[in-house]
Amino acid sequence: MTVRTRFAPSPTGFMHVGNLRTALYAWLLARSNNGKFILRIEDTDQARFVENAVEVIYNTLNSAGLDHDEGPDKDAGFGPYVQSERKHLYRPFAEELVKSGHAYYCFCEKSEEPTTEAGTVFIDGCPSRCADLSPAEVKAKLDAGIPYVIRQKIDRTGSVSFRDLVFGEITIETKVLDDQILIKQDGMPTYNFANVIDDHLMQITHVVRGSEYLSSTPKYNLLYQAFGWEIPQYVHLPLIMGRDAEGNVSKLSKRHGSVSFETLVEEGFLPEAIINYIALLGWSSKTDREIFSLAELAELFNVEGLNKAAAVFDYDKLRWMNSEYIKQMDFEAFKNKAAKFAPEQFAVLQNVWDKVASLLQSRLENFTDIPGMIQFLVEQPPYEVELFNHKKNKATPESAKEIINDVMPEFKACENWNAESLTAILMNYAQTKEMKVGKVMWGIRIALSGQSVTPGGPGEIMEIIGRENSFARLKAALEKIG
RNA sequence: GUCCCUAUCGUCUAGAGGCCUAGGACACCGGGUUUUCAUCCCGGCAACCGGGGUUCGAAUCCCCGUGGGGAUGCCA
Repeated sequence: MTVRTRFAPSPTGFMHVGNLRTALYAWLLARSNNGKFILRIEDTDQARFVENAVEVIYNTLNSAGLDHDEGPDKDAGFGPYVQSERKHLYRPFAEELVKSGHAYYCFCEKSEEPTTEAGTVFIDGCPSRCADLSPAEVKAKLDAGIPYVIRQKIDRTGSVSFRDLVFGEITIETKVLDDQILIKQDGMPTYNFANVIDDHLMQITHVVRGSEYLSSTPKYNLLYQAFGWEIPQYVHLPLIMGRDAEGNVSKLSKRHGSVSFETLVEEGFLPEAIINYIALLGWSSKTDREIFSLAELAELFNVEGLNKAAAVFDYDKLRWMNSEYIKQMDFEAFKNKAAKFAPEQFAVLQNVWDKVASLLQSRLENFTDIPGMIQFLVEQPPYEVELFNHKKNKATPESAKEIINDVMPEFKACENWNAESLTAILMNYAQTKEMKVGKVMWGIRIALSGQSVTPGGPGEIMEIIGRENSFARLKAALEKIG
């Protein structure tokens, strides 16, 4: 039988990385089994309608590389794939359940408090026991046009067990299950109902979703049983957690930092890096490798590697992974993307951008770091004389002064103003003076950049900022040292 | 409150009774290469939540605690 998985996001306008990871695993499960990956939009909550939200879903899936075989834009006979367009499909199923005694009309107001029966533990969900209404009473209320919802009627004897591919055997006593609403007052199905109907109708074989649904799964199974439908395989995923400023961990949300795919991309993370990172958040290849392309993941993916415990999202590791992907980038693509993240600097440095970009690529963790790394090339930042001190190189402001004075005439005489010849001059000088190369480089670097860490060395910097600018900065350094 | 799930370095994880003196990665620290930093290479720090069992033997199985998370919506 063909494996069919689905990703069923609700159109909220952004893609939470936890959702994206669910999509990824569902996609991987399908691809690794030669199956189908279906996209379904769960927009049953009309109050939450967000303009263009479906576009965001398409764009995200697209840039993440998760292609779908079926969806709103690709009907393979199971459509429509948008729940609001399927509205008419759900009611008959709900009514079927009413007839078979697995559901009932409930005429209670939203605000009514659930009644608690003395001596019994269960919560039935319906405030005034509408399940006990006689057929005549129901008909009368229906005829009178009283608004209603349809609730699932739970048989509260015994327990429900099911097997999850990740969590294993899970048993829940039916007495703790409430009579959840299937059809809302506005006629829309709830997610709880729609997902069961749709998963069945779309012949989904493996339901991949977050573990927050683990405790409501028995209710879904009762529904499948009431219809006499086959229950799908379940793959519940551990949650992704975030750590807040106080160090507390909870379900990853905005207070933990950027959690949407779009924002992460805006912040300079490459889609491939994000995918690779989240793939490993809760799944292990059982090898020592960490860097995997989507295609490689599709080949290696196995439900066995899925972890049960929740995982904390670690931005540091994401940064590292991003740097790995940056290094692998094609240079042309890199320099163009780098320019976009430092428009002001690029405006000044575009003539030497190739050189700047090549210095950047091997030492970059995130594109948003670029402006800070190269601003000194545009304008020298203020710095302290103290910076000229470097213990290991035995460098001091005085030694820097001496070196600059000695080397300036040689720079003046330099005909080919490029990194290679300029570096040669410095190397040569160090050798003649029997000075540590590091000592020479240190002083010049500080004088040129005003900072201890720079992409590239003095030679590269001088080439990039040019002759005139280089002399100006060296002279300024001399004056500063005094 | 009740129910469900979960528990290996700070973080992501490997480990399915002896291969564990618990492996890898990020972060951190140190050393080397390099024209500084970075890259790269080498090394180091660092964990089986606690208590009972079962067993010749437990990180691995069972029970009880404890910690953490989730559910308990006319949200999904």
